[in-house]
Amino acid sequence: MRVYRKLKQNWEFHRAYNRGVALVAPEYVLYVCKGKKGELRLGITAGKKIGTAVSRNRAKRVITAAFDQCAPHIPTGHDCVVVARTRILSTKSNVVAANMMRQLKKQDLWVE
RNA sequence: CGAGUUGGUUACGCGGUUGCGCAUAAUUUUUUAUGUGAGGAAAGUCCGAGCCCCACAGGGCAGAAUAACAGCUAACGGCUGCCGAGGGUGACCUUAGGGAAAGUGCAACAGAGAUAUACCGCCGUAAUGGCUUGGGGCAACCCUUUAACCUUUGCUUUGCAAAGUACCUAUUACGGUAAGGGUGGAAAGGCGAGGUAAGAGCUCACCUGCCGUGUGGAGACACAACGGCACUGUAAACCCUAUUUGGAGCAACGCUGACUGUGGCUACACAUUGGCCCGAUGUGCCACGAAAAGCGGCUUGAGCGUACAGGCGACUGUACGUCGAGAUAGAUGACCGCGCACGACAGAACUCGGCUUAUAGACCAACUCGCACC
RNA sequence: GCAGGUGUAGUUCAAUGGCUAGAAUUCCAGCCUUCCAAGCUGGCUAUGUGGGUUCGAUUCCCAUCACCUGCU
Repeated sequence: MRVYRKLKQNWEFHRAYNRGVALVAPEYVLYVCKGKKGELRLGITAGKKIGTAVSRNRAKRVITAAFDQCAPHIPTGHDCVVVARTRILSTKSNVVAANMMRQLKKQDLWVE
């Protein structure tokens, strides 16, 4: 069972870009900002820079798999937006998950 | 053994743990179990259909598409066979392949001339000249002999002088010709002989092409003989002929639906109607439109597999078996083990039939050519 | 997903199937000036890609690639 919902509207993404905290890694950029109370929400962006439809779907899957590992430990009431970068096509999801966990701990967004 | 041609198959596999979409069942109000889960191109959107809406899908014009012939197909601009043309030693491959003799347009530069002309040349006639009997150069002719054609006249007669015709020749004018001409993609069929003032398919033989007749073939077409004719190219320029074609597309369309918006007012109006005209239908209180969001449309179909039969083939028929995604920010990920060729192009969004484009390799079948050996 | 459109110098635009593809601007060199700017002279640079039709394609046809617009 997933413990988060998905972002759909364009303005929700833009709020995350403008107000959120940016966590940059070679494989992705993660924006976190405060959202609806009691809910954790995720949005994924994979632009045309990534490549064809196959590559974009692959990027989305890897990000989803990595976020699934971290999601139970993130406190609710936050909106997360992940922007895929080109390096993500050649990396495994547990590498991405470990990277994400370390950065979230730095920002005090980690609950055991 | 080497080099090729054509057609087809396949698109990492197996096992385990965990995670996601859908369906069914149970439990019941969120869990469990079982099943199932991307492609040959899902792509480009270039064609054709189903489905669906717009009067009941009517007529004409415009526009668009196609183009040898026969078939296959639900249909097609697709496919198969075959004919013609072109390429290859060959297997085989390529081919938008109707009409230029219905008409119009265009053909730069070059060239005499570009769709029928006459600049040069050749020939005829007329006019005006030139030429002859001897030197020598000056229009033609050759060098010498008898110092060289013909006619007429005169004289001092084996020569001299004068004049003229023909031949030849210069210029001009009027005609005849299309043989020849540093062009050009293309120059009025080609080549030879006869013929002629010079020439010409003007005539003839051979060849080339077109039309008609004949024979063969289902047809495109092929063949030989006879008769007639001799026509630049371009229609992926306008156009003509034949055939097809109403428009829009699942973001269609139907249902729920806030807001109450727009148009006309008894007719030369508005709407159906998104090229135009006609016709038809509806409206005198009705017609049209409509946000966000949700549900349906949404997958059993010109389906797939195997066998047999028919056909050269595309394909068709019969029997048996089978159900193989349906999401809605959009489902296949992560980890471990084994094998090796170390994995190309690439992700369904209403559904099919084709075409086109991208693609690491691996495998199978048939056939051709070259070399060597038997 | 569906429908439509556009590709020409570094940039913005022209060109009827026919000459070395034109104009402005940019860039480069020279002249002018004490120097710079302005001005003058000259030069460099292009038909998205691949086929076909034609004697000859920027132009006509087909395929392909890239970009843009509309429908929500």
